Amino acid sequence: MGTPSFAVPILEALIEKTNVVMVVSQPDREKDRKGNVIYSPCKSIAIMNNIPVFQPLKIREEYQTILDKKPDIIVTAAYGQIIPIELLNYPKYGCINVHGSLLPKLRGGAPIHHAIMNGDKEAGVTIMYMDKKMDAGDIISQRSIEIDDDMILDELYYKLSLLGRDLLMDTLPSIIDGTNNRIKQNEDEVTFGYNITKEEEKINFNDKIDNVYNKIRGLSSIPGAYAIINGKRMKIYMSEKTNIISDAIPGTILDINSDGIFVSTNDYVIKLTDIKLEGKKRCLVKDFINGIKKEDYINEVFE
RNA sequence: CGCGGGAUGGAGCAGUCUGGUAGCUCGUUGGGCUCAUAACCCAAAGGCCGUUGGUUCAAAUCCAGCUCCCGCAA
Repeated sequence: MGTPSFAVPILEALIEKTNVVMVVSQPDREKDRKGNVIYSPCKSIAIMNNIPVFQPLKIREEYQTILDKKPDIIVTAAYGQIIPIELLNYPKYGCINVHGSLLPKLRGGAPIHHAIMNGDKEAGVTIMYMDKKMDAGDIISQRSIEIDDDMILDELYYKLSLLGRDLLMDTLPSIIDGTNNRIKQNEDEVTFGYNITKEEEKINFNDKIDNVYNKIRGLSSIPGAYAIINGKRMKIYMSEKTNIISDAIPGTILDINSDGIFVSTNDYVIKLTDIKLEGKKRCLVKDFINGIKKEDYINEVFE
């Protein structure tokens, strides 16, 4: 059971090594502007492999279809709904989850984004038994990875999905033969990384440069951090920290040149280098400045 | 038929309202200056203005259809 690209390597490995009887994915959210439905990455993989796909609106009520398949084990990865107890109790090998954090840290739907946004130095994946409470079940195995200071979400997301696949493949045999670990989570150490809201995607320049910088890379490239300038939304994908100090109002554009857009924060000046203006394509500031009048931007303030 | 923005040399844009010689900032190539340079000066190459049809003496520009890209909303 899974939905986004995080689950794809995991699903592919399972298809190769085991007998996947059904793929459960979130309902098709009508995506593009034309109204063409876009399948979730997991659904696409399932269709390619001729595996039945089930997309309950509310799995809490529509789980019977899954029971009918008589699964020996249920594996979830970024599925997106709470699994009802009736399902959790059914498979003889249990229901396990591949989670993108080192539990009990960062329970919730967006652990990877939050790991970077928090400025964490370490991330990881956890294989765990599922529990009624989200991401609260017993830990079976974990594997960690270092977060470089310049790593962006896309990179960490991809690495963790591969790490999750590898760890699952290594752990699965012990789950089948019952020799696996089963470690209770330390409730005192629990933190959360809930799904990102629109408000969280907005950059608050009245903040320390580290937090601004971490937010930009923690949300890059999807959904992307943004700020409003001259009444237009600008998404910001890449930035660099400087050690320049400015006493200008946080969010002020101090200068624009081929190096980037220099913006004041609460402490140091941050340099934005890779952006997308509303209605435009993503481009480097180096290219962006060729088509603008600098006077329209310099000394303007991001809202 | 959810709302809106966009498509113009390799890149980012102006020009479209008010039809009449294809423009700007970069990049590329060649030359010059310099101890030197990503700096400066000179020159050149490179466009069927997204696509199809219509109006017109004349369409990047006006009208209609289509394709693709982007933001929002879901």
